[in-house]
Parts: sequence; C-alpha cells; structure tokens
Amino acid sequence: MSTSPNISFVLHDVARLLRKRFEQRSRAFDLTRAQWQVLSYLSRQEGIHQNKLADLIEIMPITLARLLDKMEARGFIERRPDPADRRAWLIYLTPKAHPLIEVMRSNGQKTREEAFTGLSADAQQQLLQTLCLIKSNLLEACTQPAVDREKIHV
Amino acid sequence: MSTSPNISFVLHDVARLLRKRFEQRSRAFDLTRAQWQVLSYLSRQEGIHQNKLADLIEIMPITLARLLDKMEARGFIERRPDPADRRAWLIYLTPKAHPLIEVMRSNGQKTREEAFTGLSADAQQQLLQTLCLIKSNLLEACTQPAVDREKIHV
DNA sequence: TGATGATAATAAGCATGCTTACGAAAGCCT
DNA sequence: AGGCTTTCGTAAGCATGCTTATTATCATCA
Repeated sequence: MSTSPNISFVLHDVARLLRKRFEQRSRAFDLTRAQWQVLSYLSRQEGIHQNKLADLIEIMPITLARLLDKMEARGFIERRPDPADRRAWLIYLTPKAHPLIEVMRSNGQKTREEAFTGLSADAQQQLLQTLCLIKSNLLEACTQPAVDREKIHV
Repeated sequence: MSTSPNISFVLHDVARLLRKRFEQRSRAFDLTRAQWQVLSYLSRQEGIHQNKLADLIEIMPITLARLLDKMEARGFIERRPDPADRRAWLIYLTPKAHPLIEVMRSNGQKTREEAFTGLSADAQQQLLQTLCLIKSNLLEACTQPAVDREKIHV
C-alpha cells in the first residue's frame, strides 16, 4: 500500500469500470458482461459440458449454472441431455443468440478503444503479457495454502 | 476479442484472483477485501463523511453504507453524528481496528509479491502507470452516454 | 454383484457491486 | 417566511462471485 496508489486496488478499479462501461453499452440487448462471456466461449465450443465450460471461463460450476438458468429462460442457450451420461448436459447456442455474437463483440471492441486511448499497440501488447503472467502467478498461488508463517512462529 | 485472449477478460480475471487470494489470507481476521479497503482509506482520513469516503473509494454511497453497517456491528468503526449537519455521520476507527491495519497491509504486500513474481520493478511501475491511464480513460468514458451510432443510422 | 468413492449439476446462503427510489435535512432564492 | 432544489444516508431488489452441502449418477474394485 504505502504512499502511491496500490496496484491491486487500481487493477480492481479498472476491472470494475470496464465492466460498468461494457454494461452501459449492452443494456439495450438484455445481456450482461458475464452472459456475454458465456456466449463468447460457447460460440467456439458448442456442445460442451457445463463443467468444462466453467473450467474454461474459470468460474465455479454453480456460478455458471445460475448464469445458464437465466440465459436459457431468455432463450439464448439450450441444455441438451448427454446421451452418454445422464447426470450431464451439453450446452448449445440457440439461433436467437447467433446474431448477438457480433453485436457484443463490437461493443467490447468499442469499450476497449475507449479504455486504451493513448496506449500504443506495443504498450497494449506489453500490458496483455504482463497481465497473463500475473494471472498465472495467481492461479498457482491460489492452489497453495495461505500460510501466515509469522503466526506459526508466534 | 478476436483470437488472442481478450485484455478485458484477463484484467477481470486478475482482479478476481487478487481478491480471492487476498481473502484466503484474510479469512482468519474476519475482514474482507472491501472492508480492508475501507479501513485503509479511513486510517488516513478519520472523521470523514460517508459521502466523501465513498467518493474516495469510488463506490456508490449505498454500497459503503452496507459495508459500514457490518463493520460497525463487528466493532471496527463507529459513526458519530456530525454536529453541523444532522443528516450526516462522521466515521471513525475504533481502538479494536488499529492493530489490524498493519496485519492487513502485510497481507496485501504478500499477495502482491506472489502476484508480481517475475516482474521487474520497472515493469511494475510501467503497469501501474498504464492502469492509471486506463482508469482515467474509463472514468471519463463512463460519464458519456454509450451511444450506439450504428443503431441510430439503422 | 454390490459397496465405495468420484463427479455433474444444483441448492442455500453470504459478500459486494449496481440502479432506482425515498425520507429527512440543508441550502438557496424570492 | 415559504417553497424549490440539492444532498445525505438508507431501503429494496438484482447480478455475479464465493463456500459449503446435497442429490443423482457413474466408475472402480473387491
């Protein structure tokens, strides 16, 4: 923390603002950022298991389940039973969803253009690489117990 | 979006993972990341109005109000009436909260060390500057209507 | 075959962000 | 003084993330 603004807090703020701005744009289409993320992954992996999809998006399966409930109710996706496993569902986009893909992609593009004004392509590339490194560090760290060694010694 | 991972999504993921890891560490102290953020700002601005504090943290006043409700119930902060304005409260840390400041600061430090493994000090500085630029772009953008020009023309 | 453990999806409940709406008090303007 | 507008804090209700627990099914192995 110290004196200068904390990178973690700024990162958190930026993520929140990106989400907010994207949702300002998307409101007219009755889809949220999280739902758009589901569509985006699904459009490249139709017929996937809920489980695998949750893994891809890196959210908990229950979080995805509730997202899918809403998207199914609105007619954007459908769950088809897996003939090979009666516990599982296969997730498909409906015809209604397909035209949305391009619209949402374009909303994302516009939002990113606003966000990255004044950043060179190099700087954007650099940022992406840095973020990917941090993400992989954190994915690794989160699997380890958060031991407070000082506490143990005390 | 296109082919490579989308910066917005990665950013969102990193923020989520930072929060998750910080909360893994902080669980023993019964304080969440959001509550720690309140403590952190308060420790430098005791006696501030709820309104001003929400502005500083950049969350909606109602979001802060509910955070403060919980923190007051747990005895970490107190609301004192503002003698000059009967609508308003002044927010103070309790003695119980003071020792937590250093503990939480250290948890943040450790989390950041994990996250930034393999990043030079220069790269971290660069990242911070880039994020601050993006944040200010987005703060500006969010005040503007999210007009979809293509829709207007259609 | 039949028990035992793993896995797919969901349920319950909490935290934190938002939008919208409201009551009480303050500020301003005539 | 009286009335209009703004501001402070909060309530209600939604979305999305989490942890923990449950149910149904599958897979394995004795």
